[in-house]
Amino acid sequence: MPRIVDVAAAADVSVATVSRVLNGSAWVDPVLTERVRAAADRLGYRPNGVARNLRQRGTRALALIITNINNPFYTAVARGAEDAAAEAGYSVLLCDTDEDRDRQNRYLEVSAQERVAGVVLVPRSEDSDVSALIAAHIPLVVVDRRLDGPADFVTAASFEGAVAATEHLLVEGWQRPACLSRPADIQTGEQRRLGYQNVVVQHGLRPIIRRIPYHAGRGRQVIRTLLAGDDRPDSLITIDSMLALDALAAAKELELRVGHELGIITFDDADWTQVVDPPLSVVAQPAYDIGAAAVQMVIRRIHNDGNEEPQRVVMKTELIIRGSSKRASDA
Amino acid sequence: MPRIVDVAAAADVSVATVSRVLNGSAWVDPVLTERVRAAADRLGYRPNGVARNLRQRGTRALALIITNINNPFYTAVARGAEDAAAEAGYSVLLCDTDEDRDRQNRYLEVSAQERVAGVVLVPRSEDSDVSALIAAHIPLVVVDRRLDGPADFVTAASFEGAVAATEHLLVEGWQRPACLSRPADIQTGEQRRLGYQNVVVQHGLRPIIRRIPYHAGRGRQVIRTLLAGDDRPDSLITIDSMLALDALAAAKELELRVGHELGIITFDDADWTQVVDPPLSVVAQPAYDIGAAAVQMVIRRIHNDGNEEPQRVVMKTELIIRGSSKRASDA
DNA sequence: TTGAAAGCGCTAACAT
DNA sequence: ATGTTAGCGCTTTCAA
Repeated sequence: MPRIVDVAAAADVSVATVSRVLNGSAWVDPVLTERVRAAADRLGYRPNGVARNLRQRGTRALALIITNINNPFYTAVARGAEDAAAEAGYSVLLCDTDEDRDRQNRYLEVSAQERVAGVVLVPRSEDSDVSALIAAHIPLVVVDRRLDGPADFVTAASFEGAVAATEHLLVEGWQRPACLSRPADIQTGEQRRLGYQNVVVQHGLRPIIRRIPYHAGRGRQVIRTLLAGDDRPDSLITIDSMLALDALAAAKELELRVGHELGIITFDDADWTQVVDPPLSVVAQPAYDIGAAAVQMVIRRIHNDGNEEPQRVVMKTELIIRGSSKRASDA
Repeated sequence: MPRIVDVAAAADVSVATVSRVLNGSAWVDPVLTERVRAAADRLGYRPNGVARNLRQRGTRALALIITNINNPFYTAVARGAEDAAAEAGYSVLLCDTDEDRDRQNRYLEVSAQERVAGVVLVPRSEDSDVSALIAAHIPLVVVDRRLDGPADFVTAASFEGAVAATEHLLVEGWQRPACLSRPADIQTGEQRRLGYQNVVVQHGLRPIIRRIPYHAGRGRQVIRTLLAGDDRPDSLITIDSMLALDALAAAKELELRVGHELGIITFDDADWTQVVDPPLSVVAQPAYDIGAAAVQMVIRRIHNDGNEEPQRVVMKTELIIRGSSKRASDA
């Protein structure tokens, strides 16, 4: 690999001139400029980014740490983040923790060591260890779930979304809605469960809640048991689209007709929701915008290396009513 | 941020000793070791990875460049890659090109400049510019689609998978299968189209092919036009799960009952395929294994900085017959 | 076993 | 406008 000195020698100029030409960081005589360009081309010179990062004390990369790359919500967040970052001249390094605490903390540690310019994090749980970032003064924006300490935060209005969804279920005439959530340390899940619970209690009904761990096809089994039980619910609100998938599968196994014997509404408008029968009602989150906003916030912090108050952005959800939550008269 | 000299000063040893302790790279007196550990802890020292990478002339990171993070096939590849990399002590940087040539080439350039240890690439097209990698002697493994030059390559047997799927359609009694593919520069798509075409021609039928660009909900519209046309096909083989989604949507709009007026089989066993009605028949690719194998290959190259022949790994697909490709008698 | 010092490849401050 | 050189923070040879 040729280095900058090789180019300088070939073009018969100093390394400083080569640097200036290649970065456009100062005016250089057109003749020399041309010589440098030609020499660099001829040698197939590629600047060593690592050396540059060291000298400049920093990179132009952001880390985006998500918990599950299979969850369409997070891939949409990633797209938004990616686009916003590209616009500002940053690259994003996407990391998938798979809801694994160790893996997450390793990524945080590596992000700090590699001196990324900023981090956008979907924390696995409240007690995630971001001390490495703090020590390295790396700006952090938390997405979707809260964190213990103070930090910029962007999310969708989970509680309100769940309230709207649950009320919709009741208005449609469903009598016993249940909520399928995730382990209690998943912040957004808890918010949604709470929204559901509030409405249900307000209407004098008993909440029915199941918390389903990630991984393992256990979801379907738990749901089947629930739906086959003695005082089974007649409708379901699921807090993410993967649970909706499990619910649909369970309903199929039990031959419960959605929209008749069972109502379903879920968070997240995955791309398959409209091809199932009946189409799935959803609480849509503005995932792309959330990702974009998070990146914009982190970039602002980078530039202001700011000591302003932590910001909180809460985005609206949208209730999209399709067939699955309606109650056909023959039920 | 404390540097290694600060730790050395605090522990009253040399920087070399600190380095040796923190990396376990040589035997150090237990007393000094303890002093160094304590000092590092107290100062909250984080080694600067950028400096280390520069000195060591290389990183422990792999770039995985995919074309669409919304395609479940690639996210499964990513999981396999991630796990295999973690096992070998490497991190993977996931990059999504969104089928955009410029974006892809930017990622390749950045990967080269940042001196990643290796690259796993799903090329947008055959003429992708990997010269930067070659110049930097960075090992490359190509996944899913071919590349012009010689390079390690791992993929699934697309042609054979399409042959099996098409033959299955004919055996089921469908008379006029069509193939929904992607633009002609998408290698795997072409292989699948070819497999389909071979079988169809062999049976004296006229191939019906539509190439549908990524992006834009155009897919559904094209398919609807096809299915509403005069000599419409009676069955469909789609080369990825997103096209299957479009096909299902189009069928719904036209009120064609899948398994009766329309047969469908698709590549890729996305997680929603079993909750649609009837469940979707698929040609499953071993996506996770492909990702894992690709990473293992690239790591081998890294260690052997090898000049062995380029390898080609072709993995078997699996034909999974569910309801959508069967032909109910009343059709 | 430990320390001193060179050097990874670049940018930027300083000198000309 | 261009060149010389220090130094980013670390690892690793070399010397003691």
